Amino acid sequence: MTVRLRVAPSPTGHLHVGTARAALFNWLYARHTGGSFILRIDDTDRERSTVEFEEDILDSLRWLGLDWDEGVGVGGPHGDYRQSSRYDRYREAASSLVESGAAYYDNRTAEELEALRQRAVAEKLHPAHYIRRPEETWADGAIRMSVPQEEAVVFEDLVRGRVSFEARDIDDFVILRSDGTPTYHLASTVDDVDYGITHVARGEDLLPSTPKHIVLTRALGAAPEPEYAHLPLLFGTDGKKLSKRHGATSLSLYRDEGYLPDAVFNYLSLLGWSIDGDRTIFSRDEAIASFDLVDVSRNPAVFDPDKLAWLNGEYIRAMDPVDFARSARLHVEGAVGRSLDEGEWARFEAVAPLVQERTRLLPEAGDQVVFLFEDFAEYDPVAWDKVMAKAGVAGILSSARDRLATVDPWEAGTVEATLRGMLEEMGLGAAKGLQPLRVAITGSSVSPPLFESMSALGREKTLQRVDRAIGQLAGTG
RNA sequence: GGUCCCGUCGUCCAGAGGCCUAGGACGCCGGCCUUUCAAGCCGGAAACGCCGGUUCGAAUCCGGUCGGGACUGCCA
Repeated sequence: MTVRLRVAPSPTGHLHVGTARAALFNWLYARHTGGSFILRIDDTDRERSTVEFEEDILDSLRWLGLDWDEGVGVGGPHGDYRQSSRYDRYREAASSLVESGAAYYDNRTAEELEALRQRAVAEKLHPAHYIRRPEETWADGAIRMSVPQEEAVVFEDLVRGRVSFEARDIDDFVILRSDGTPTYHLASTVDDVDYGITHVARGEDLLPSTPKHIVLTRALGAAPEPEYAHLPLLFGTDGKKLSKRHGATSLSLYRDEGYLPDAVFNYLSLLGWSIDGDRTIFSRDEAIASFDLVDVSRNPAVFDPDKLAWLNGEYIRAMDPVDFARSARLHVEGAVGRSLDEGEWARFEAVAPLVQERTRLLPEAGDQVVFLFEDFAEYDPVAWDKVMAKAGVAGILSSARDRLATVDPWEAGTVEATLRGMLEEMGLGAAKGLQPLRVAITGSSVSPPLFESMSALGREKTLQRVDRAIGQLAGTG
């Protein structure tokens, strides 16, 4: 039997990193086993579902590199893979369950039901305890499953092992609302059955729903039942379920902030799984080769932005320099505030490899090189105090200015030779003699290597900025 | 309150009775390198929640306890 897995996001928001991680594990297992990965859209919440969010989800999944074999956008033998297209099927399933006696119409009010729950709680029972088929019967209203009370629901979870729920703790849950729309439990289970899903790997928050889905699956007459794998939840750094409070939780945000899909893929795969005891960085193919749902960890994982950033830096440094320059261009132009012409682009390309080594997130690349294209408004005050407001600096700057004026040709190598000659003659250490120039050129005490920066800046601009610093020094006395 | 899940360095993982004086990674601290910052290299601090039991031997098995989490809707 060939393995079939699915991911079923609701288009009520951007693709959440938790959903992305679940999708990733499903995808890895499908690829590992040679099975199929299916994308279904659970859009039964018509109020909150939008086509924009659906597109964002598809885009994010593609960006992450998770391709699907069937589903929304690519088709397959089961229609368009949107739950909103299958209401007739869900209604039909619900009525046939009523006919078989597995489910019943329920017209009790919310107040009546709430009273039953409170009574159970008062008696220290599970709140579901008294939500059962009442004496009175109806021929319309909401439809509830009648959960068989004879035996416990027991299943072997691929990551958690044997899990069991007493039947008395499972309430007779609603499968079809009184307005004729299906609940999540019905729609999801019917789809899993109809689409021949063999493995349901999803977040642990759905573990308490699983016995309901098993009851439903059995009542639907489906065999074999799918295998379940409940993945550990993702937490924020405060140990609570990852949510918007924790900052960036949507995948598209990471894409927009200049993270690399391979790095995000690699990082996400590390949350609740590991390829072995000592490898942290590995390729998709390596992950596919080793991945198995039974190896997934049982405990929740804290999403650590620092480690993601570090990993992203590793991937950036491993990039082909040409690719890096191309990927960074957008961010450089963003930082400069306009697009670069051909000559400017060439200047960036000249220093790009040096910038690449110093970049963890693509936008940082832009910040490092704006000085090449725009005159900075003011010197960084801390840098100025620490480097420029010192005796002898004016002398260093004017001496450097004179020598730089005659450098020929204007290249990093010749600039370096000239400046090093100056340091030697003046008896200056490199740090002491060069930092003032760095601040003069870039406005900051932190920048890409100085000689290459000057070379890329050009002689004219370089001299101009040294003059500006000399002037500023004279002005402040 | 109830049901279920979970419990190894601050964090993510390795560890499936002796290979553990518990390993790797991020982060942190110190050093080297060095024109700044990174990167790189070297070194360091840092954990089996607790109590019992099984066993010649337990991070690994069992029980209890404590702690954390999820769920508890005609949301998904």
